[in-house]
Amino acid sequence: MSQHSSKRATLSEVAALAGVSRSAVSRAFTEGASVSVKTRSKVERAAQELGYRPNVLARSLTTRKTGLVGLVANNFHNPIFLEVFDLFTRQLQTVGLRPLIVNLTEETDPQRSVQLLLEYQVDAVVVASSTLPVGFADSFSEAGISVVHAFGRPTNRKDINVIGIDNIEAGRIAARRLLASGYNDVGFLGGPEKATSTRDRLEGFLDVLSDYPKIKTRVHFAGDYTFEAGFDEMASMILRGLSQAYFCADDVISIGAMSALRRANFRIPQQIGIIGFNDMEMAGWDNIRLTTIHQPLDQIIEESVICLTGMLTLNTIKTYQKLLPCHIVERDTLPALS
Amino acid sequence: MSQHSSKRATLSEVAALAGVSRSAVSRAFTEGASVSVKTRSKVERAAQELGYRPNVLARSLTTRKTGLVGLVANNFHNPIFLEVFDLFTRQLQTVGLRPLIVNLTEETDPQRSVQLLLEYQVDAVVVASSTLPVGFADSFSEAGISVVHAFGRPTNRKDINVIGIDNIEAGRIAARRLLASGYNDVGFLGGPEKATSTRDRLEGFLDVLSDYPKIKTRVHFAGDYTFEAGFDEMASMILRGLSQAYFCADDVISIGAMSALRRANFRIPQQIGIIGFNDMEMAGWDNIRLTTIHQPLDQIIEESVICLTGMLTLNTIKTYQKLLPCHIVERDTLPALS
DNA sequence: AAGAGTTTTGCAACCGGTTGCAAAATAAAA
DNA sequence: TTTTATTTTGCAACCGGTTGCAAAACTCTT
Repeated sequence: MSQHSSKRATLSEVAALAGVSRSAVSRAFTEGASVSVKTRSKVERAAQELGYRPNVLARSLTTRKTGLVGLVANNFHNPIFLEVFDLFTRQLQTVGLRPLIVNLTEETDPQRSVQLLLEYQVDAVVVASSTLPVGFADSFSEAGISVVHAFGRPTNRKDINVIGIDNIEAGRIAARRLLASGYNDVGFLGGPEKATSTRDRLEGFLDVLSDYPKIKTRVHFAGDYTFEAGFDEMASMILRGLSQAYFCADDVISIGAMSALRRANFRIPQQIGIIGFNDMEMAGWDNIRLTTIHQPLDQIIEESVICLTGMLTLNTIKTYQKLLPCHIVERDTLPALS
Repeated sequence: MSQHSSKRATLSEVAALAGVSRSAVSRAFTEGASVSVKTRSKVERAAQELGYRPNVLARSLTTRKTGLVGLVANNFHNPIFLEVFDLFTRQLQTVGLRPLIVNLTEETDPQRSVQLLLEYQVDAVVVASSTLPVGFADSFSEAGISVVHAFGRPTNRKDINVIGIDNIEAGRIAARRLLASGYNDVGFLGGPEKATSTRDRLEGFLDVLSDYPKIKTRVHFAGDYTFEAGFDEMASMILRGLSQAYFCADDVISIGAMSALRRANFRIPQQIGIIGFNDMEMAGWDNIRLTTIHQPLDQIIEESVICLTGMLTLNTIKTYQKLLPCHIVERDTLPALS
């Protein structure tokens, strides 16, 4: 058994106790190395005795693999990210990688993160955000770190892997759904105006509606992916005149907007229709029942990790840019279709 | 400027380019080391040129400080944890520490995590959870890793630091608040029955009520900290008979429970009162307005990090066990007082 | 200009592992 | 049993840094 003071046991100590060379110990802890069962068991016994665990960091010096993966994100206020986060940490754990979190506070200058992740010799980084400036992920690649941008937007750089959704198509899906309900005055309530995801969804939305010139279209932006932003923006829209239905670029924004509408005694969906985006857990709660566009989180993350391990094991670097399809989840905030 | 292939530059290369010894380079990157401004600038120029960043992991071999801190948690489904997580990563970043996340999936056997964190030579670990088995944090300490248990329960082990809230007192606060509204039949709707936090809050709750034998008290447990668990448990309570007001051990559970009540056409707070726990962001949303007990998240986390850095810098290990006070945030799910 | 005091420098050993290579030990073949 | 092929072992060098120590290079006095 193992009980000891704070000093952690080292390879040499184990070697001494087991009466073998240091290399023998090293090999005993290396999958598929050349060791006889006899010495291996001697080593194991000694290691057990001392509570020895190999120092991964020292090992990384020679193997050049740390098992660390930078996980860079900036959306620590949207509950959807907890789901993202749960999935990422789990997936990475199962393939033996450890997430090293970088919480981008305010400043979206990538250089600081790049330095940090270089210092820690991460094997790769995954940037998980749809709201970073265009080209953010590039900095990592330029510093020689392989990168996969989850929830990103395709780019023509061959060195950036992107796994995300087709936001433009998502915008089209929303527009078509509103058309199918027969509305002739529809609104777009986006997230931050400069976020690529917002811009892409708007592009798709308008793309479809441009074929229907007699349908009135209004465009608004909530400054933030928060309840308050949705509430406030909708409150001001209520005063300035409403469309019949809105595509909100995020579920939390939708919930804020609906709250403002209900507060002003509008009935949803009878008077105003709402379709959200993300399909976060909360959207299905009995008191919300938001009709929304489902983003395949688990697939995105699964694919991201596959892409990652692919890059790390076989070094045949085949760039990966994959957009997964979204679909509508019908609930109670748009009138049912026939 | 810096532009280079994937190979990262090393200390020796910088030394060669700058025309100085390796030690000089090392010292140039060490705060307060003995280097002349002349050589330091030579080194800096060369480093810049090569895009060099010191390898923290190699450094850690001799300094015995990795800057890594294990962040062990199991509550990746409660939105409150996103706030916890945001605060922790930020706080740690500001003191130059990097969180290494361990997502406890299912199995709460600590041994696996202990091994992992030993392998990565973390400087310390913070366990952030109020629902782990008693003694969970002990394993880390026994393996020689300093540990602070955030949201934990005090223990008489002198080697475990605890920063949390007084759950027993919180239970009392809730009970007193319900008494103040004049209810004579009150309920407790806890989280998982075996969680220490649930047990402690129940203890405090019953402690107060035991002085009022004529007040009827019912106790129930939601299996989980989820909307569904709250909804389902309340649904079954509706059939079996309701108290006049409930203390729910978590805001998400409260929201689920309220949703079930509203679904059954009960009016809150006129017919049924609810007081929650946590005061998560959502509790303040206009469509929820949950009266709840505020847990001082930011203080808990700030203190945890202070405790952490304290242990790491001055090695004068003074154990820290601190319970911070909670207070009620009055909103709209209990009748206003006088 | 020489001597004393201070600062800066490089050497070499070390941190905890891995790994190529040749020698030692074992197994298989003759 | 000897020879040959195969497996197992230890040596020593290396991964990318840090640091104690003595020598070298500067100051500043006198």
